[in-house]
Amino acid sequence: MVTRQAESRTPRERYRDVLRRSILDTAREAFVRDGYEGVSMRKLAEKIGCSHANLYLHFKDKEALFDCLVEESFDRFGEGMRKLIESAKGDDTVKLVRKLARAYVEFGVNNPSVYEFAFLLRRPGNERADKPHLAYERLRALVRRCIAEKRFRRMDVDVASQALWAGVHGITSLLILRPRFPWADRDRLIDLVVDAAVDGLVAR
Amino acid sequence: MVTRQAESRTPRERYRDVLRRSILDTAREAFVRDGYEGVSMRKLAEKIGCSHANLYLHFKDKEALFDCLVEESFDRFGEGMRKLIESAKGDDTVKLVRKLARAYVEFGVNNPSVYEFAFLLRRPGNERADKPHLAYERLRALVRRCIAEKRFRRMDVDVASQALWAGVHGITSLLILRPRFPWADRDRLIDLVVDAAVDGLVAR
Amino acid sequence: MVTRQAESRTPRERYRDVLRRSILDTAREAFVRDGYEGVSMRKLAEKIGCSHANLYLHFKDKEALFDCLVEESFDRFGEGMRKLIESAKGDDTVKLVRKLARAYVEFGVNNPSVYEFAFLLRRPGNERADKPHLAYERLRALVRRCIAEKRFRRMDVDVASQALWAGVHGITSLLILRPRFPWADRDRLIDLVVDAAVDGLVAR
Amino acid sequence: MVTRQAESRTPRERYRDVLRRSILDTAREAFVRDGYEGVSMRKLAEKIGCSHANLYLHFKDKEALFDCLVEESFDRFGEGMRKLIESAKGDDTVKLVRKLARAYVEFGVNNPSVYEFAFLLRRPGNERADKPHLAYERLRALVRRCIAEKRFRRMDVDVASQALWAGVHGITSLLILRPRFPWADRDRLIDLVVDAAVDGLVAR
DNA sequence: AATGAATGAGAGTTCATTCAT
DNA sequence: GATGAATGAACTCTCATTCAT
Repeated sequence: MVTRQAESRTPRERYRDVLRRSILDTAREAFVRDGYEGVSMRKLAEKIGCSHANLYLHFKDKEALFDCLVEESFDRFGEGMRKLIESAKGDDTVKLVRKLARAYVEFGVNNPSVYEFAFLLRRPGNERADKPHLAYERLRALVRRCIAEKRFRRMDVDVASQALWAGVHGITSLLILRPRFPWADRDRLIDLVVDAAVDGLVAR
Repeated sequence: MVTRQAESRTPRERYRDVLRRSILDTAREAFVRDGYEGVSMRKLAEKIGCSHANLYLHFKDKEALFDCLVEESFDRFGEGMRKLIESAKGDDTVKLVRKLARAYVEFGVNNPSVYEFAFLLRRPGNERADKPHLAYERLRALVRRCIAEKRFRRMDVDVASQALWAGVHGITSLLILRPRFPWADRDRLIDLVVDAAVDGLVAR
Repeated sequence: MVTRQAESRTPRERYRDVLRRSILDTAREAFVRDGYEGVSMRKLAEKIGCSHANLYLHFKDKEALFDCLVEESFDRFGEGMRKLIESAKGDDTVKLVRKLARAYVEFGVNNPSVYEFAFLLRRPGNERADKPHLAYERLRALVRRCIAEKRFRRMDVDVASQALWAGVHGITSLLILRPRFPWADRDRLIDLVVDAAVDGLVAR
Repeated sequence: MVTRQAESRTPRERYRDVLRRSILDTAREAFVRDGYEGVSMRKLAEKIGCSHANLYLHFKDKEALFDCLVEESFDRFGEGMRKLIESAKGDDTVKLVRKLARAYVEFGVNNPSVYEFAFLLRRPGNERADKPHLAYERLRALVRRCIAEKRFRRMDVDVASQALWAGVHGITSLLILRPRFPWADRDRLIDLVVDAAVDGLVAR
């Protein structure tokens, strides 16, 4: 149906979408590189190849453009993780958690701009929306199951889930924010972090 | 002796130091709240209660002011951790690591602005100095000892140290950056994260 | 055709040109009166009757505005002299030189701001382009011919041309820069200077 | 007596004079290099090695400092020329004029900063004092004599003197202001200009 | 006599945004 | 629907100058 809808659009509407997409993509890169204040609507429009006033036909203002990217990033992050763990359907629950955790890090590292918008970038005047996000909720659901199945120790499900999140967020954000730190072998590092975080929860 | 020196200063010099301190403190708070670009020298001066031109008598420019806070924060961070682990002198090595890790998180959480400047805030045009910092070096030295003493599994010392850092950084940065997230009990959370990160390294 | 082009322009374009012209004219007068640093973009805009930001839509920055006036002045100077000596086509060579020299002074005196920008005003950070200019080249070509035709003494063509230039520049710049000096009759003065400078070169 | 006075000064007074001299010398160089607005009292004081506030103990303000240098330059210029033509006492009048003219150019070229302050530099807001200066008066007196002695043609003494001044000013200012122009041999150039300017006046 | 502290004014420049076309 | 024109507000920073010490 999405397809049908798209096809039913007039060329003008389709062009509108293309431009909107172009704005978002260019803005994403620019914000990550230069920060919120480092991006000016004029320069952005120049890079895109349209007039600056045009931007305001798609987004109310600069903040709206930024916030749109944040939202989109959360969506992509959730979607990306969903795909990455789809193959793990049959695995036992702990293994699933492990895969989910690894998927989190890998998706973040492979899509740094998404992770930046979702968890790292801030824009002045906007206190972060601090409600639990989809990825966290998924993690939490799995952790709850592990505890119920006694694969994890009996413990507060929030404490456990948040500890797990802290572990994966720690390595993901460091790898993204400090690309020039003399990191050891990344794969082994990620594995170690993930394993430690998960093993810290399993019943012994 | 520091005291004697301070007392030997002329009133003028002492006042100068007070003002400088006031600038730094106010700027620290402002930068953490509004980000580098969100802080203007004029508004800053207003908060402090002096003319904006006055700021330039103490710091060459905005960047120098910011960088001074970064440096100061690294110093404070290192010093804070040093004090926190001093009592643990007699402990065995693994316990020492655990205490160091916990001290890291605790100092960060209790001095969020210090941690922000040291590890989270960015200013445009300044690629983060990505060399290992003092806290990391201390961690690494201890990890090396643990491995040598076979208390930790035989593994690459960098991988191990970085995994540990990732763990403590993850929880610290999350607690600081998302103060309104519905965190579970913080102490238990920190304990869990630290224990998991350390236990992930110990020989079994 | 130029006219046709101009007419084919949209009103918007035409207005744009008018404003640009207005900026240039006002700036020319201001720079001549107050010097490069004595002119501020803000005050300039006020005189013109537009916002200061508007100026930047026509010229990249203050330097570009100034340099544009310099270039324009060289053009006008060359063009002005060309017209003034056009009538002298049939004259003999020495007479031509005399007319060229007189034209130089007269154009300078009658268009003082042009002469200022071309030869007198300086802006900090811009070492004067010290290559020979069009007017000098024309003078030099004529002098060469006079020497070849043995109407001027045999001498270095550069020495001769530069001496001539020095003569006309001397009286032009003095009349422009010191308008309140108690000058004698200007026409006789100019004649005398020009004649002396030219006669100093003729074969006797 | 001047000497006696100087010797009778207290060391403090003598130091004051030294400092004043140092200010003037440094300022002279700075103004010539960077123009009036390009010189800041702070940087000036730094170069001199005293506090900026100190400058105001010697000169009321920046303008007064500049104007002092102008006055001093006129004095030096007059004095310099006086010395240069002293040896020519016995010469005949026309030769004297020639020597005076040559002295003018030579002193200017050899003391460019003096000539700049006397005749070229402008400061915003200060219309040039446009009364005849000493050097011009001397020239004029000689020209009058030449006319009286019928060595120069019968003509208006001001026209003749001003024509002469224009000649020497032209070559002097060009040589100073455009040091990188591909000048021909300077000595021959100066000679030619001076000779032409003087010969243009002599009775034939 | 000499200076460090302090500041108001003002510089050039860029910005996000609006609006008539 | 799209754009160039336009602007007021804001920015960082430097300046000449004054004043208490």
